[in-house]
Amino acid sequence: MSRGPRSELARRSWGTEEDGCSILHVDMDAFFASVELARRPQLRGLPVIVGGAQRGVVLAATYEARAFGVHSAMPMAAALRLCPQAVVVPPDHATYREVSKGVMAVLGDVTALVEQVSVDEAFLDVAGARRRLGPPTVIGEAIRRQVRERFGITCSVGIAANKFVAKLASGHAKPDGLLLVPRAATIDFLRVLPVGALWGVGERTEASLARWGIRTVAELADSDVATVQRAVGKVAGKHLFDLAWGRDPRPVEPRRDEKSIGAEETFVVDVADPAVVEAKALELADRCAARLRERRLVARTVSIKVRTADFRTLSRSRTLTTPTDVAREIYLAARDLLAGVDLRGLPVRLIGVRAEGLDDASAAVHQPTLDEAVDAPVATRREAEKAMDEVRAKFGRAAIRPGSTEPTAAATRSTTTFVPADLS
DNA sequence: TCTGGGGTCCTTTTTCCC
DNA sequence: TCTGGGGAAAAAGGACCC
Repeated sequence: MSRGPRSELARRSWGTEEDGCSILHVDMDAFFASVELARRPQLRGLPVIVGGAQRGVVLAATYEARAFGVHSAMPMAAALRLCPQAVVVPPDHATYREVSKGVMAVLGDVTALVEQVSVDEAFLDVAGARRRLGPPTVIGEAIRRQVRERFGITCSVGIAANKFVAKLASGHAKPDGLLLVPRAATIDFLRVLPVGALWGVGERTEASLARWGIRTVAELADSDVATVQRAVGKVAGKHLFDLAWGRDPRPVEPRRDEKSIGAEETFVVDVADPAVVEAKALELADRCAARLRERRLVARTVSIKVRTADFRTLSRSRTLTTPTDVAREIYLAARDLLAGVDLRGLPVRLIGVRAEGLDDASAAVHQPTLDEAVDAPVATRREAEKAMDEVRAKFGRAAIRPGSTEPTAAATRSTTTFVPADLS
C-alpha cells in the first residue's frame, strides 16, 4: 500500500555493510488483498481489487491487477475500466485488524522498540536485539519468514540508518523482498530518486518544487535551503533539505498518544435534507464518544467536516467549556456547527465528526453548566451511554443505537433517546 | 475519472486578552 | 476612552500519509 515513485536504478544491491543500520521498516505487500488471498486461495493468480463498490476507491490491488495500471486510491470506476475482469472484494477491516495484531506481535518478539505506523507497517530499532538475534538482515529475513508461515502473506523489509531511508528501502524491496541501504551508500541511494519519493512531497509540493526546477532528490540536495524554503515554506523546506541529505533524526517511538478521534461517512447519494445529515452526525458522534470512553479519554474540541456535492470541503470547530466523552455533548456541538455552515444550496456528500484536544478522562474535572438545569445532567448521560457500551460489548454494535438513527425513522426524528434495537 | 476513512501536521487568519 | 501592538489560542483550510 505504499505510495511513491520508485526508481529502477535504486532497486539493486547497495552493499552489505550493516554497521550503523539498526532501523527496520516492515511493510505488508498489498496488505488487504493479500489477506483476502490467504483465505480464498482460489483467487491466487487473478487480478483482485479490495474496495467499496459504490463511490469507492481502490484500497488494495494484487500485483496482477497493478499490471493493468490499477493502484490504490484510484476511483473504483476507473480501476474497472482499466481491468474489467478484476475480482472486486469488499473490505473486511475487522479481519485486517486481527491479522495486523498478529504481525505486530511477531515484531514485538524481536524488540520492544516497535512503532506501528499504520495497520500494515511498522518501524523497529533492532540495535539492542543484535546480540540475541543476529545482524539486522538476519532479523529481517526471520520476520519475513514468520509472517509468511503464520499468516500466509508476504511483506518487505527495508534496513537503513534511519526511519526515512528504511521506509524508502522497503518500498524498493517490494514485493516480497529485503533491501539494505548501508550508511555509506545513503546519499547515493537517495540522489537517483525523484523528489516525489521524499516523505511529505505529494502532488502539490512536487509541482511547487518543479517550478523552481527541482525534480530529483539530487537537484534538491544541490539547491540551497533558502530556495527550497521559498518553494514550499520554512518548516517543510528545511525538513525536505535534510531528508535529501539522508538526515532524519526521529527516533522509533513505540507509543504515541492519539491527538484526535473521528468518524466520517460519504453518503451513497448526496443528501439535501438537513435532518438526514443531522441524524448521521448523531451516529458519528456516538461512535466517537464510544471510542473516547473505550480509551478513557475526554475531548476538549469538537470539529465537523462537510463535503458538498461539488467536492468542496469545509470544516468548523468549537472548543467546549468542559471536556467530554458523552455522545450527546459532541452531537449538540456538531449540530450547532453544522447549522452555521453555508452550503450554498448544495447537497451534502460527506459528513464527519471529530473529537480533538484529547486528555485523560481521569484528569478531567467536570464543571456543571447552566444547560444542566434544563437538560439531563451530563453525569447521567455518561452513565446511560456507558450502559450502552456494555450492551454493545455483549450483543454487538447493532444491538443498540441512538434513537434518531433508526433506519426507518432516520429522516423524521431528532430526539436522542436511546432505544434498544432487536436483541434476538 | 470522479474522487474512502482514518489520521497528522503545518500555515494562515481570526479572535481574544493584556 | 480610544488605539495599538504583541502574543497566545482558536478556527479554518489544506497537504499529506496509508
